[in-house]
Amino acid sequence: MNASRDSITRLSHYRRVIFKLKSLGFRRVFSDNLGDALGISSVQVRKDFSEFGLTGNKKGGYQIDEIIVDLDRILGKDMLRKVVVVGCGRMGKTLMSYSGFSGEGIKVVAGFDADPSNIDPDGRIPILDVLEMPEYIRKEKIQIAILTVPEHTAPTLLEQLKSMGIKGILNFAPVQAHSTPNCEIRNINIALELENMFYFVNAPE
Amino acid sequence: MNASRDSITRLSHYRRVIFKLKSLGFRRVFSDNLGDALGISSVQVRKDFSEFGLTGNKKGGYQIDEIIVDLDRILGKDMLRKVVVVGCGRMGKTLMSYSGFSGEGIKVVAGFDADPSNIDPDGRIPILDVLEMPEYIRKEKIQIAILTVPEHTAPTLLEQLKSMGIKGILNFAPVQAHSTPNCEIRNINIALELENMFYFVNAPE
DNA sequence: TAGATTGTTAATCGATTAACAATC
DNA sequence: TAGATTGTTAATCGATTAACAATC
Repeated sequence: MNASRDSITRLSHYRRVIFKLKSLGFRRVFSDNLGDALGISSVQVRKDFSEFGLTGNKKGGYQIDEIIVDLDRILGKDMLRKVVVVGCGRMGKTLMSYSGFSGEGIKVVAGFDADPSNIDPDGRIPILDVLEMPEYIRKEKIQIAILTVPEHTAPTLLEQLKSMGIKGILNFAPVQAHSTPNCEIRNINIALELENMFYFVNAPE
Repeated sequence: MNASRDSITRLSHYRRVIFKLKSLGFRRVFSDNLGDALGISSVQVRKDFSEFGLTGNKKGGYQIDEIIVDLDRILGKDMLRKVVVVGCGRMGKTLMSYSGFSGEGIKVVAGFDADPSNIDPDGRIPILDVLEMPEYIRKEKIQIAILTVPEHTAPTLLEQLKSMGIKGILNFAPVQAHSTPNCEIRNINIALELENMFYFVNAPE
């Protein structure tokens, strides 16, 4: 299957909306509803569902319970979802205690830091010395890391994480990292998003 | 000019890389260099520059000093870059003290919160009651807000911000908000990014 | 049946890439 | 000059949208 990043992202959004509808007592949902909720067309919704083999009824829309089961299977909801946080400064600690993860079955299992005064192996989520990271990642079979380190240490750590077999990195450091076949990297650059927004807000159009 | 969001994002990246080169003593840069740095083709770089009227020399690449001046003009570096943070929980406070903004000339000038125990009008960056927000935004001519509130209060605040004349919202709440002609919205959904990454990391390909 | 909705095929659109001319 | 590089025009590609057939 050759799913694009965008279509997978939409799948996650569908899932979130459908869950909400289910909690409101809905049993069925139409492509029109989902399109409205995501701000896209209903054709796009049907195309996405079709691509992943999610089927509905010609008249009655899509069965919510069925779709949720299918989406969970596609998105791999039943799998191991452990992540580590690399760099336990302010942002790192914020993400370690971020409440939004649990709803998605994501669990931060450890943080790593190079500063000895930051280390706290007995915390609710342990913060360990970055030197212990290779062994930890191997032992615990960690696939995904969140990188929240200062700019100047980011390139080194990106390399190290890749060499440790990490398969995905959510990078908050203000350096542009590139995905490789073995490691998917997503860059979140908050300052750049804002800068970008200032442009659009003031653009002559 | 009909610049896409993506091309503007690339412009910001070019700027960052070129600044770095300048600090290393470089005077000129080639489209090949920039392409490598961003992980894109050199043709794309030249196309982007061409679109915004940035010119180089047939043999000698692009003059760094000239390009920086042009990029700053295009990206509006000289303008007012004040933002407010709406919702001063953990993530809100982290962003209020985020060090990555100053380099881009972005300044968080105030935070707003509904919880009285969170309010601190005399802090380095004041945290005010959310009731004072409409007046503050009007007086200070705030265009852009960062939204870091819980899911259930997000829809209301999104509406309020729009009605107060806010032109851009960087939304960290886990709801999908849609841009309107008067208000550009960027959603940053960290849990969803991770979920997405888990898919790609484990996808059969 | 008529109307509403899914699902697919074809058309469109925009962005990227290829090809190449211009020229330093 | 020859080689390297910019800048533009044409081709390609992928994603979205339109059109419409199928059917509940």
